[in-house]
Amino acid sequence: MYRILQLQLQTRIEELLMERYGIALANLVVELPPKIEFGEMALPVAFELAKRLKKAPRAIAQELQSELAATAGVASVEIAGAGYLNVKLDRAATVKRMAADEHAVVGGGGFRLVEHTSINPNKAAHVGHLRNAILGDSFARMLKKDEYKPGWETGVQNYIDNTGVQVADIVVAITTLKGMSLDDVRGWLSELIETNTRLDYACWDLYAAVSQWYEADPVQAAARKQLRLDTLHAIEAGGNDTAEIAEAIASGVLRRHLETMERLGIEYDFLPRESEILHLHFWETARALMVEKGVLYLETAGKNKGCWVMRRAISEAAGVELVEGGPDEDAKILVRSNGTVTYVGKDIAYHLWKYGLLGKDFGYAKFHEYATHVCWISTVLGEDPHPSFGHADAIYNVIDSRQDDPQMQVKEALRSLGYVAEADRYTHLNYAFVGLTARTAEDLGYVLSEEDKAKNFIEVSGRKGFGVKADDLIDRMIGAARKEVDSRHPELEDAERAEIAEAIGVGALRFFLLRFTRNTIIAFDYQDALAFDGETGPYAQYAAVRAANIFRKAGVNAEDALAGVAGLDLAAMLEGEEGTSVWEVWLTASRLSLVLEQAIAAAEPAILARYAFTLAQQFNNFYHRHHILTETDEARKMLLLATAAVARRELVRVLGWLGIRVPSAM
RNA sequence: GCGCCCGUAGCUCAGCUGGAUAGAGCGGCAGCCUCCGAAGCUGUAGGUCAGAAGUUCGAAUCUUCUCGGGCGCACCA
Repeated sequence: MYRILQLQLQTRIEELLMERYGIALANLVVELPPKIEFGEMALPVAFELAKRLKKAPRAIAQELQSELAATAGVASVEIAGAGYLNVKLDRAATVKRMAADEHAVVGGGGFRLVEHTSINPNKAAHVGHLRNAILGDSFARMLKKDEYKPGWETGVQNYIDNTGVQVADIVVAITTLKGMSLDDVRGWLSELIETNTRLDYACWDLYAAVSQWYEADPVQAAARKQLRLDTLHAIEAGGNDTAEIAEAIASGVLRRHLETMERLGIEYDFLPRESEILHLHFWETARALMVEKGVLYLETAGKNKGCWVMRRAISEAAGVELVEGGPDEDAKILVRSNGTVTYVGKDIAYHLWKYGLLGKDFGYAKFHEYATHVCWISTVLGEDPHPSFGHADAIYNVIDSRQDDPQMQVKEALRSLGYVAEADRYTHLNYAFVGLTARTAEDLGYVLSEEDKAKNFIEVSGRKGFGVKADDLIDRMIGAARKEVDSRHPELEDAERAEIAEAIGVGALRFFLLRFTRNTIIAFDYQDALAFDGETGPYAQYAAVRAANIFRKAGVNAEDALAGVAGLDLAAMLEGEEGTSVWEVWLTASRLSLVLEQAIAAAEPAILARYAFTLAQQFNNFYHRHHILTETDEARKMLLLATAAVARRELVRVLGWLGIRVPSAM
């Protein structure tokens, strides 16, 4: 609602500036004043104009004041400070429109593809992967159509690198360290399923073991590295036992990853795999395109002689001087002199597919059934009919910022091929990695050097088997919540207590990983994550639960409370100190669509997490100050009920976009 | 060496495209459960926004430099 009024005001000002001064400003700032006494919208526009009109800001503000005050929905306009135009809204009118759920439309046309998670299927997921998946899942929820907004057509995919070295490492561990054959592996896998043992956990240890093993014996090191390479090539080639073992393990681990993510409410539509990119020869097609357009060329001199290379993507700031006529030594190699393609090369082909520019498609097969939809996986042949996943209009790749350079390279390839618009609509939704605090690392049993202890964070390492496994973390979060729920609600059925604990544990975890902005390195700490007080998920959930309890006790439902506001004379009840404290809840609630738009534009779910906390805090203040059930004035009671209803309604919505459910009780 | 990111209260972090007295949580201290649930609320102490210069009516925010920290720059994926 705030957004609607803001746009209306901006339009009005633009008209006024044009009429009176013949000026069009590029962007008109309408901000929230620091204090409610200054009104609900502040315009510093007079400062902007002062120079151009050679007039004092205050004088300009005075000229605009009365005209602005006549705008619909505006109660009054005041001039403050050196020339701020402070707008006070018509509180009663705004409240009534909000009660009727009037709000700005968020959404647009086109298909948006969000890619996240993308964990190598060779070991258990850890906290870092959770940050990725939770960011991506929340962002997809922000974009998708739901009861609040039309949103955008959105597809979620999870890229599976099932033929990489990391999978090869696991295969080496299984075949060489454990001496298993393909049949042994099949037996082992079904045994794990029967005993309900986590395959990804077993692989976690195997991966650490084989990483040590490569280095353990200096005499054998070269031979072992060769074995690793041969294994990788066998997997890539396919049609042999080694490849089948890899497939069995990778699929098994992938299924575990899907289970882990499903615990957090994270689902996917499609799982494109590297094996299909290989076997369907995506790269060969991309290569032909790139050579044809002159983007990819054979280097004939210098250190990269014999490689196929492309110009390196560089930021605008850094200019690289090329020696006229000489080889571009800084070029990015896409095909090595031995003819094999690099990671970036394959990624370029894959991204051409995402935009429907490759002229090729995957085969599709059903892989997993969720409650509401099917998750498909890439195959060579595939089933029909199948949904379409390419042909995106905009793509978002949730990838660690350590991949900034290769991501820029992919974007550069699109641009060089002439797909400038596609390159512009390619968002690398990057984020800083997750480390561990020294305290948590030591809790996990790792011995730290003095140097490590002095650091702000300690980096996790799959090769060392060092990190916080995702399922362990989820277990602990839910466990801690369960303990609280058990002591607070012994009267509830076991199943309900379990459900509540799950919502709280997951909510706390998701909120914890979302409240940091993307470029903040998170030093993960168990103690911090398990805190359920203050700026946390449970705090926001608790506010929503309290609001719901009021309706239960009052015997009124929230919809009726909101509908009841329409016939009331609200103006007097929203004025004065008491009234303002009620109005502030509505004001904060009114900013929902604006905040969502900002969060989408910045691809930053943290903005929503922060807003959810602010709204919850606002509600808690209100809750404490105004006792609703004992209110004797019927009209006032109705307004207070509606206030609780609006706070709850918007709180449930934001939390929904963050993937956080509101439990039945807490 | 080159590129990217960061430095804000004791700790962990916000601070939107420059705008009013720099905010929040945790922790500290002092309070609030015969009143809708205390996973809550109220009050209080705590900052030379790393440093310097510049642009501007106005800078935590933009520019340059310095200092300190992190990450990335392979014919690895």
